[in-house]
Amino acid sequence: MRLGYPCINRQLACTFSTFRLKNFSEEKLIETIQKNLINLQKILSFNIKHGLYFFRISSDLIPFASHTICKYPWQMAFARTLAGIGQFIKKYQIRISMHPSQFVIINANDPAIIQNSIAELQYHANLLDALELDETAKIQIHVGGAYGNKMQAMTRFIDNYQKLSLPIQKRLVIENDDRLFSLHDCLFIHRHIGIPIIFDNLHHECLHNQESLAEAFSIAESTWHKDDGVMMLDYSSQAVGAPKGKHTESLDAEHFKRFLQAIPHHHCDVMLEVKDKEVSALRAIELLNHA
DNA sequence: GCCGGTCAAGGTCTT
DNA sequence: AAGACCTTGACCGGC
Repeated sequence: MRLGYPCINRQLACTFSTFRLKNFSEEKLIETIQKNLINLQKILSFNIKHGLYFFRISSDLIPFASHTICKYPWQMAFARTLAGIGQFIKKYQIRISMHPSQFVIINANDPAIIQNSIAELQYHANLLDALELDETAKIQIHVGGAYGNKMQAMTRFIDNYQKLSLPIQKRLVIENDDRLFSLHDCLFIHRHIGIPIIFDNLHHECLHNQESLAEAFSIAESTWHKDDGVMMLDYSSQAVGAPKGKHTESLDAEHFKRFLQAIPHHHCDVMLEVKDKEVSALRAIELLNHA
């Protein structure tokens, strides 16, 4: 089991800079990409040193990459640096994921939203390609909106998925969400197009069809093929007294131990979705080693 | 310096 | 109707 945390490292004060659209200039973009790539390498080095072998790369790595304002050929301009970081990732067998924002909605009714979503997915695929990573590096999204008719919304997802370019298709995975599309719904989609399901335990607690954690794990696992790598999971626990679905600030050790015991085996990669990032990830490694 | 309104982009639920 | 929530709070104008 590889453990990881999303996007930013607090100890290193490594975040990914962006800027306002109105301040866009090629110079500012280049400067920001340079800075962000240095920070990405710093975080990955930190992670190796601390035994964290799963990482979610921020979508902000290349700001405005999918916006029409961006004409800069970043993929070519930073080809060597990106390939170099990719070499590091492969050398240490780090698992990589990305999670585009809520604006990426494949099953939207509005063609403009779909078009923007595809452009954003293409950016994510281009980035992972520029890192020269194989298709075990995944891009995770939710099914999207329900628009008052879930079955139609799922059918639209299936139809629109089949129109996506191959580089996007081979990296795309869907995550069960906490309000609309359960694991069961994701499985329905999987059966039509073969897309793997990334399982989120907290979302499953919020919305499910009576499957136990162990059952849900096995169902999700069955959707991952050999070329996809071992299944990925998003792990978090409910913040007490907060709105349903809100993550805790830091790792709930007892909950995580129960999670490790409840799943059938540990041949999987677990993304810890907690606010304090690497701090909790390091505690999780301790718990895993003593499990 | 630092505070706080605002930021490319949606959809849903809660208050 | 407005705010919170989800990806990851950070940017930057105004004081």
